[in-house]
Amino acid sequence: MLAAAVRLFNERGYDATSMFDIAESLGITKSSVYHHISGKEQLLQMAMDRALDGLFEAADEVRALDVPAPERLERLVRRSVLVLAERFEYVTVLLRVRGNTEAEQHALSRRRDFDTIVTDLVKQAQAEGGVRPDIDPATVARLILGMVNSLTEWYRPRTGGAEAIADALTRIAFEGLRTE
Amino acid sequence: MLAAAVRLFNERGYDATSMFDIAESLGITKSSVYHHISGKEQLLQMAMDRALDGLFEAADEVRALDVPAPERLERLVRRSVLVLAERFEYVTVLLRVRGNTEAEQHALSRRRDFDTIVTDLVKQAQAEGGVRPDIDPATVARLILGMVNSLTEWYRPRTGGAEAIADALTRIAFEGLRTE
DNA sequence: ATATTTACCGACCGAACGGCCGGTAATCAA
DNA sequence: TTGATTACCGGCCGTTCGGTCGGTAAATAT
Repeated sequence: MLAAAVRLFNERGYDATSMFDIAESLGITKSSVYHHISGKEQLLQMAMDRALDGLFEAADEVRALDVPAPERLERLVRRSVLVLAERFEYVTVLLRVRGNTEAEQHALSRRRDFDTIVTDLVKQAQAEGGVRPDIDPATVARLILGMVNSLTEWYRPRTGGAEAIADALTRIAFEGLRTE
Repeated sequence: MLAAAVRLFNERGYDATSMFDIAESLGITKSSVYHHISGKEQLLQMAMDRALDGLFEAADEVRALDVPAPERLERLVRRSVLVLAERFEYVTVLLRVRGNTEAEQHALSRRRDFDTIVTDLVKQAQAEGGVRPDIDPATVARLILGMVNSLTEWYRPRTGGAEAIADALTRIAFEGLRTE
């Protein structure tokens, strides 16, 4: 049911999706939906949590690695792409939330925490050397995460396709487009 | 009035913004708003057009340049950042529409046209040399534009700040983060 | 066989929304 | 000064929405 709701949220937007739509897509009535959940916002909350939990798990795994900071950064970027691909619809919901309710604001706050983790990693990588130090680390983190998050706009999950995208993205981010 | 509406659209989302909200922010009543415009959707239409017109103007200007394709690509990326900064709130509205109405679908279609322009430019740049040919041009275009468009999520317009962001972005995109 | 829990439904409610209409006051052209 | 145009308003309408409630039928436990 969460999956059905999230699919509709992404098709038409959260506000534009009615509880009737969700019920209809499950072949039951609106009243029956309320037998299983407490309200529309709970569905949103569960979806956002599923996405955020994946991202923080990735951050925890990478933090534990005993490799130089630039490589930890690259690993985290790559893992973020894979999480986004695995939990595609949940991450898409998360990235569209604007903070209209308390639950949404809490999700935004957790997103900012993740941004901070990446920013700190960029900072370390610049200090250790291996990542260009001439751009503000917060800007680097936002631009790279922006590129990752933009996948929700056009990437469509297929088995195995995520690694190819992760390769392309990390190549652009770390090596750049320019040859010679 | 368009400016006031667009500001609210971005604060709370298009659906979550009522005509009463727009009227209130202007110090007039809802009825008075309808004296000036035909409906809510017209406001959205005008905002999206303002953003798209800016992007296509940039594309036209760059197309007329007599420089190698890789440099035209870099110029277009940079100009896109500047358009996004100039028409920030309008572009933000544009990038959030999901195609729920006919007008939104038309805007999405124009966005795809712009994507195609960038993709073709990447293709030329790869053929001429100077841009790495080992990544699918459509993927390159989407990732770079994704990085540009992600600015709507955190960049806040200040006079002069756009060039610094454009520099950082094009440096990452063309030279990459890695040193040595 | 009976009691209890689970899944479901139809009917309804109050609120909010986009939009419309008839009318009034200010502005402006002649 | 008069006539027309423009800007504005209060009040209303039909619809849709999230959510509730009382009740039924099936599943499950004892």
